Amino acid sequence: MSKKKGDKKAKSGKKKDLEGLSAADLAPAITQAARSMRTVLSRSLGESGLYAGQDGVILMLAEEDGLTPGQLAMRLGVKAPTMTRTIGRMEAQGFLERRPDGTDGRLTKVHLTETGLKSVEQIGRTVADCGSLAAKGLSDKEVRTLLKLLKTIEHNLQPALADD
Amino acid sequence: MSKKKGDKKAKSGKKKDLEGLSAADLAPAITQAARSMRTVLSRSLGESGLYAGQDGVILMLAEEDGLTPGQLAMRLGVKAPTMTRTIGRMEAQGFLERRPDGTDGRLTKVHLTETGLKSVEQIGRTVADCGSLAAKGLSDKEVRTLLKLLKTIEHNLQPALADD
DNA sequence: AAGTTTAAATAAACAATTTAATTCCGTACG
DNA sequence: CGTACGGAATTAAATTGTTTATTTAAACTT
Repeated sequence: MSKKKGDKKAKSGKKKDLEGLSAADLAPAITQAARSMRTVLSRSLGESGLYAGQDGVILMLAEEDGLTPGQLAMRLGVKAPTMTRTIGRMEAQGFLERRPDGTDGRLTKVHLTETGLKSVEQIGRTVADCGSLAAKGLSDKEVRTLLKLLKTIEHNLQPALADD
Repeated sequence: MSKKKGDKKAKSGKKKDLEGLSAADLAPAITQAARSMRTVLSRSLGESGLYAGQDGVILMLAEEDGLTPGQLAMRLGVKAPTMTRTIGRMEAQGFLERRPDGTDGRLTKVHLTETGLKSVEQIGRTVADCGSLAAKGLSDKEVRTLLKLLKTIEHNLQPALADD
């Protein structure tokens, strides 16, 4: 009369003990999973000299160099000021470089440096390895299902994230 | 020779365009979903006067009052220093209170104040609502699947999180 | 052509998190 | 006893992340 674990109906005990769980538990669950992921990723990333959050910038620029801070922020799902500061640090660390646009004076373009380029491969591997570790024991289909559900969640949340 | 989008096999176009996705995309996907969730939750929580991350402490203490910082950190999947700081702020905000243990001088016990207790219900509703918003359009079964997969991920990551 | 509005980048302030290092208390051991 | 070890909490330093406000340049309106 205390734990409040599986005393809803104990319907059939079919799978695990997910009986009483519902959407109300979503926020804590995803928060915690992301925290773990971030910590593990961060530790691995440390060997490359960068922090969790910076990896996306490198990988995005590897796909398309010369993006603006605003574009990077948008694509990485982060607010502009966050990107500005992260770019600043990464520039100081020598991974990338800021250059004015030339035609539009408001724009800044971000380019990978030689150092940044050389790190791309390892970063990509680290991120992928972290994902594989997390997905251990899951089938490809389950992983795709998870990705699809996460995408749905984000799609649902997007309207609530629009800037006033 | 450039986009690397859906040119794996283009098997059958069965569902969506999840063709080329795999575990390698897991880390970014969960990171971004969690970021969105955190922002939305944080904005709603703001009306109660607290920030994302503090809600768990309130809810946990509502379930079991008088936990130590270490226990709270453990149960909320956070490191001890994080909890110390969060508790400090929440104490200053008047939501909780620190009391020495009495029998063991090393321990500190954390108790909800009257204000904290009064906020429990609203916090719980806010967190649940945020989850419901995120899960809009998903069936109960899909939500349970998602929770199960998230739990698996965290289980997989746990060993890598053990303190050296 | 001049003034207003929008858009992009940045600056400042507040929080969460982590790792590494400190302090304090209790217990075990010599 | 007194000293060494271990655990719990805290402090310090670094970074991402958000919100709010400021600057600067382009675009649009009279």
